Amino acid sequence: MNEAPTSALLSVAVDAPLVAPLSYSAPDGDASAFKRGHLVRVPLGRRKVEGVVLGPTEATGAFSVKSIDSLVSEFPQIPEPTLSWLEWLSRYYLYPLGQTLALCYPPLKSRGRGSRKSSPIPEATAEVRVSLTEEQQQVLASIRAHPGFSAHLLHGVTGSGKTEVYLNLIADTLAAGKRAVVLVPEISLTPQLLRRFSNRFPGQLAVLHSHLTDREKTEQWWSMIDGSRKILVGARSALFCPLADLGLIIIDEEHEPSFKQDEMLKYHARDAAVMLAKSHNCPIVLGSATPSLETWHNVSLNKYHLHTMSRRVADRQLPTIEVVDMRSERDQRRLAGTASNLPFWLSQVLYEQLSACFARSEQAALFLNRRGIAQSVFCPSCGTSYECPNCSISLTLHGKNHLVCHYCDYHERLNETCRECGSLDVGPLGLGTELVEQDMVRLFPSLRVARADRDEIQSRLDLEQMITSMEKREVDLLVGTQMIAKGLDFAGLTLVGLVMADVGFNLPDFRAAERSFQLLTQVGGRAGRHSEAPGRVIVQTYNPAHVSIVYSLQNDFVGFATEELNMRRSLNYPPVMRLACLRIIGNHEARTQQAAEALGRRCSLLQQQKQPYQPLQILGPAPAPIAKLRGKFRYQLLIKSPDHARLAALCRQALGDEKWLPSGVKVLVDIDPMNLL
DNA sequence: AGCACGCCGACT
DNA sequence: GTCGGCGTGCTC
Repeated sequence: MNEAPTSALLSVAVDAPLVAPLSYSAPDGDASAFKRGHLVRVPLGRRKVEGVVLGPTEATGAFSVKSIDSLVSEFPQIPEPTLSWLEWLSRYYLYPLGQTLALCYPPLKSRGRGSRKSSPIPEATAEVRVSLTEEQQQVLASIRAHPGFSAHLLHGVTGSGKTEVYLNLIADTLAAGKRAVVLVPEISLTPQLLRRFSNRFPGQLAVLHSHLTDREKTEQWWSMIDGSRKILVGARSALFCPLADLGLIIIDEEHEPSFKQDEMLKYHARDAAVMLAKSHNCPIVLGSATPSLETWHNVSLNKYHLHTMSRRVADRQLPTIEVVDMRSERDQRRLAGTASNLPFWLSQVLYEQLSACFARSEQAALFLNRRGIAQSVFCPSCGTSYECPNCSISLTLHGKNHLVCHYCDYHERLNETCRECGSLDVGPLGLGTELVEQDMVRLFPSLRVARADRDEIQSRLDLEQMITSMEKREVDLLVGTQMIAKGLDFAGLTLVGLVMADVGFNLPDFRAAERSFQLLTQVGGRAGRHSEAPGRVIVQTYNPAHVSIVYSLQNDFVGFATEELNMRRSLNYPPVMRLACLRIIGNHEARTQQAAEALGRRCSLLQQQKQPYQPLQILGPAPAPIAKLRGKFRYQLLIKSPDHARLAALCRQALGDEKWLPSGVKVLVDIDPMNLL
């Protein structure tokens, strides 16, 4: 190979899972043609891959250096603020830099010719502009008072008009010649939301989300890069679009757990966005009616500015909320002796309210965070519960006799007799949306019922059809999971029932109460958004004294957050402490366990050797709550730390070069994990 | 991540 | 006998 002079070597982060960048020489020794942030093609092994130039580097000597193949000149240089942010992301989340950088390019190489196909952005229609409320004006003024980087929490009750504040801030940004990124949870990227933006800023919108084709994503990406569009609305991945003149970031529904990516680069889009804003020296606004405790904690540390909007626009009333204690409901039915004609999950109160609601020709929604007929199938004779052979999860009953695993694609047929003991007693245990629908049709034979869960609604089109038929009043009752809790806004919907608010209280997750509080508040916010009479929410629970129920009843976010933060503090949980989850995964149980124990010892050893690691806590290793998933065994090690720096350092050193890892076992790092199952 | 190399089961 | 299954290892 032609020996290039040392000064001509370039550091390149290649798109491969390598911990360190590689060194390449420039063709013809002319390194000046390659700048930091350029995309290049380089030889790697016996293939060619893409990589990003990081800058000049010294010769290592250990390897024979290869020459860069070519500059990929179709793509612009990554702007410095974005590039240094990507380097930060890679370090923070312990994910290879080359693979992190690869995320900021569109899926297709060729730019393609603008297709005549329908645009992913709805046509603008006439805009009804309303004047700002006093609260909205105050919030705008106090956000505008901060030049450069600043982070803001916009805490506004559902219906207080947060979107109007966003639209005004975006207008400021465009007027200053800069561009804006708006992140929303994937599920709420509906045509209704996009139309709202497109009406205010016709022809200036680009969108990015997972339901677009690769061609559409590529076109939308370029329309932001070449400057023809000014506002990017998208799901979390839109953050990676390498914009040069970013002037504003908005994270709507910042508390949504879906902003955390659970695979590959396990980043939290909200946290990453705050760093991106810092890097571009621009403001960021986080909006929510039920802020995450992470964000609330940052407010109390004065890292984020707090802006509160406590009044609904047009002074619409918040719904009335009523809690039904299902324990006393059950006891009363026992005392009455006669079998109730109501299904076990339906209280007398909710039944009567539903009847009245239908009699008034209004719409109702029943919410249950579990799909299928029953959560599991159980044999009371021998105690067997049916579990997935690939996952340590019980099989869910769908339809009459379909047993389905919700975590892998396993399914089997349910027989009349128990597969263990042959008894005929085997039967469903628990409740799902499918059973709620069946029971409701039985109770109200002429009722038009729609179900909204992952079984019924697979595509964006399904969701849109469901929304349309609700709007056109072709449906009287909507039965659904999470899916109907977010952002839906139906004029005829006056009654919302939470069938079993308890689902989720008892998960082995320190965030269970926070999630329940958010869910109760969000679902409650669906009722009576348009009627002059307040909507009605009925919460059925076996736990009426649970903190999340008590505080959400009083609409007291601050009270809930204060109590919950104290609990987190006393138990050393986030956001007061930082957390990392090291998940050890392998095909052989014993080998995986041994590797997990080896990793645990490496962590403990580091802690003994290095004074700064003393305040860290190492928990485990232990089998993960879902000990087996898709046929792979899972162990996990949790590490708590007062700060991120030491947490990441310990993880990095404990993993080392991973040469100590037995073959067939992998370690996945999750910094600030949201999902500990 | 690819793409090789390498070492065992069932095919014309 | 080889074709090909995927476990293992390496990439400037």
